[in-house]
Amino acid sequence: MAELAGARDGQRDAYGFELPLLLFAGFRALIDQLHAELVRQGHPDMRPAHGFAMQAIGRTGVTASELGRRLGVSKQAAGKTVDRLVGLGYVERVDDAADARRKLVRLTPLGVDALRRSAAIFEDLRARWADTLGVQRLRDLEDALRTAVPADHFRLDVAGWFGT
Amino acid sequence: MAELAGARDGQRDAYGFELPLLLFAGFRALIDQLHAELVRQGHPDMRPAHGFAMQAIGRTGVTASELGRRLGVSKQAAGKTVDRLVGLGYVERVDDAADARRKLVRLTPLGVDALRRSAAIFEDLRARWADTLGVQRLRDLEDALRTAVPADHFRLDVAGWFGT
DNA sequence: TCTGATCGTCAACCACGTTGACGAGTTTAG
DNA sequence: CTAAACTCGTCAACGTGGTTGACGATCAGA
Repeated sequence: MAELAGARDGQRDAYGFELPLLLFAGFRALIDQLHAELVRQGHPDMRPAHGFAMQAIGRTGVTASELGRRLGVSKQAAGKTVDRLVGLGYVERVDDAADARRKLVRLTPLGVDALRRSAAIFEDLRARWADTLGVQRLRDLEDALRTAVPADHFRLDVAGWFGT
Repeated sequence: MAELAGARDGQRDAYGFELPLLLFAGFRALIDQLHAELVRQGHPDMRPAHGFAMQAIGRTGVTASELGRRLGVSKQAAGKTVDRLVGLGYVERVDDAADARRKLVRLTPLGVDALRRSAAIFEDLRARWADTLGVQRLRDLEDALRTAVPADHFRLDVAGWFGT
């Protein structure tokens, strides 16, 4: 099955893998459902990395270097992500009048729309979890994660944990 | 900061992103710490995908096609992962006497060692979470995730949620 | 025995990350 | 005020992990 060997049965040796797998599966379930819905809402080409990057860009815009810092990746990697977002029409690059080196990356109206929809869909999915788990259990889950996860792991280097 | 914009503050619009981010950050924290420890224990070249793939290969071994199925990726992608694992000495390919098309992918002793250590380290990290959260809260967290996550999202397509 | 499925692999491609280098522009020190 | 130091964006080369399509070899069933 698609079910990971040993992930959900009692198989010894694999036991330790369950907690990370549960966390990843939860993340993945949300992401998959988000994008299924985004396709329906007119954003078929958006990828998981895009939403997080655009969220890091924010309403005011950032430079590519700053984006890299926020995402925990190199400025070159951030630059490539911006290239793709520009290609999709989600962001634009504007020259900075005050500093000729810099180029401000700003959300386009289409980008703002995608971001707004993503947040709304995520809230919807969270509500579905609340239905399944109960409001209190969901809140406990979030509290527990906030407690357990060191702050320096809140990075968006979303594929980077593969990287060199 | 490396902290994701809006991830942990009250910033509106970004609110919906918190739950997925918490899950991913938890996953990532475990993976990062696992690999930091694996480096210390003599497995500096192991990458996150390797442990999951080897876990899917298991003690008995599998074919590349079957590995792809277990991981939720194409047989070609599974084949490439096997190539890398072979290169690192973690697995070997053996001809199947009963079926000349097939090549069994089996863990080498080094691979078994890496897998055993990974499981042990994960259990250790889980124990650390238990210290922080309390045994019951950790159990609740796991139970909640098991409840909330649909079974078909237990896939190891670990980078695949980027993929086309 | 022929037909159809499956196995592994090759080739081309894409997304996302890395490091190193570099010209251009800005800031800071002397 | 100039020289050194830093920062910005970009180019190039490369690695990892994924995709699809194709193809020869092998196996299983009518």
